[in-house]
Amino acid sequence: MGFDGEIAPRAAGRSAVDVIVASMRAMIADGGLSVGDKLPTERELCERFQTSRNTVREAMRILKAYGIVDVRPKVGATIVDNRMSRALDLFSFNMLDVSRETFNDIQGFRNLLEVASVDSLFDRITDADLEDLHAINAEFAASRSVPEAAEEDFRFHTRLVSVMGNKAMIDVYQIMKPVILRIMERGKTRRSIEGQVFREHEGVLDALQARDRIAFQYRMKTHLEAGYAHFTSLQI
Amino acid sequence: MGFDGEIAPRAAGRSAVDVIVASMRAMIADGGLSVGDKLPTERELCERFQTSRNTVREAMRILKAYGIVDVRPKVGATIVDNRMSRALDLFSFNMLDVSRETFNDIQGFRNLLEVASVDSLFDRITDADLEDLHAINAEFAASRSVPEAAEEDFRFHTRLVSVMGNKAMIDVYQIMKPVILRIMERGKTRRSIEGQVFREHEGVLDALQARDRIAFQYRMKTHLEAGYAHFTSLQI
DNA sequence: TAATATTAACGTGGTCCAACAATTGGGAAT
DNA sequence: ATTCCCAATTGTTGGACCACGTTAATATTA
Repeated sequence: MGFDGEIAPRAAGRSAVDVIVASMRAMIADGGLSVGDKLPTERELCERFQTSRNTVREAMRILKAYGIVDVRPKVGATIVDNRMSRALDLFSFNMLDVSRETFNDIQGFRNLLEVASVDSLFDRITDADLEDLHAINAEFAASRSVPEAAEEDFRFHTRLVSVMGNKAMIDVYQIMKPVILRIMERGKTRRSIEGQVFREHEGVLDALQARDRIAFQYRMKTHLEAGYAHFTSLQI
Repeated sequence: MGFDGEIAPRAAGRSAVDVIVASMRAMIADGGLSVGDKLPTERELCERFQTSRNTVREAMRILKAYGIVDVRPKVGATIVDNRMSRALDLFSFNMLDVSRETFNDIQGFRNLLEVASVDSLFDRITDADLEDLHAINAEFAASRSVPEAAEEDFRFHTRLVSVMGNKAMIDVYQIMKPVILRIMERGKTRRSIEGQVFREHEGVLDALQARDRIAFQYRMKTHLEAGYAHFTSLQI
């Protein structure tokens, strides 16, 4: 790997950290580096850019925040592309204002991600996925407290979404987690104890395994609406 | 100003910097702080979080990169909201082109939002919506430059998504704008000049007006894939 | 002897410290 | 009102130590 990147000039108003960030961008672009490649160690970068380690570290923090590099202790920095994930994360605490409209929107989104996505889901799901989902559902049934049950419930649905192998979808689902958890906790008190949610999940999985499109969409839609119906009866 | 924010617990795998970032985000989100308010000085934050100044500074770099604080010498850190422009910045990096993975994820997401959403779309679309969409498509056809065409193209698709009246979906679509624009610009060079994209849009609208589910899904899917095909012919 | 398990040295990022430089808002002097 | 200076604050530096993953050297076993 040749890292002969130019050291960007220190123009007025630009801090040393900005210079390093610009230089590293240039290094990646001109150096032909792409996702998966490793960057030099922090101490090597210090020498290359003739600067202190703290400055390099602050620059690395920026690149990390941008989702362009992934830094792991004792391993070093590798180039990644998590920018979409970061961009979505930026707005994750926009959803704090939990209004009725927000809930409707989230529910609509889930309907899209989990019901309307049936084609993509059927295409990709494997026996291993189904096994995982059954296992998670079993853990859900075994959970003792309401928050625990909600967490497992969320795991179940997240795992289902993850079948599609789309990072953006998982990210979006993750962002909606706080709201979804609240919806789930509300709905859990009675339904889950009776095992109804567990059976609904199993029904969804059965339809999934049989590649029964109609049954899957019907059951999943009903399942989502059941939780939601219970929620709307309570105050927000 | 009361900064009585909880100090997030230092769970396993979370660095001290992460803890501070989380605490500050929480402080801003539910601490009643909003745009324009000033944060304590770095040294005060050191004391509050019982940590060193370097750690605080690295956390501030992250918040700055997120576009939620603005730091100036002597004056300190002020809360701002430049998140959207940061999100746009993320993808205007020419250091890294949109990776193949990200591209696939985005297209998959669009497929969900614009093709699989057919039911919700048919339920809600009005003649006024269709009129709007035709008008936007006409402006698209009249655009002269490639970036302008991409912008109009994006407007068209955004307007379509907005029919569903789901703010969360529109937000997500907006966040993805930079990447989508990039994809569109790639596909524009030849296809748009010949008016092919315009006709594809019209075809989609016709199917929409006729509530022809099969035609709509087929045409929209084909339309999205056309851009995809052009993209894959270029190296990433 | 070769393969494998154990161990110790090394190197890495994460954190901390103390100092100095650079910037600039605001007060003092004119 | 203007200028100048000071003090407060961020920016940068160079060092140090720690925890721990990696790796190479070493011991153990088949």
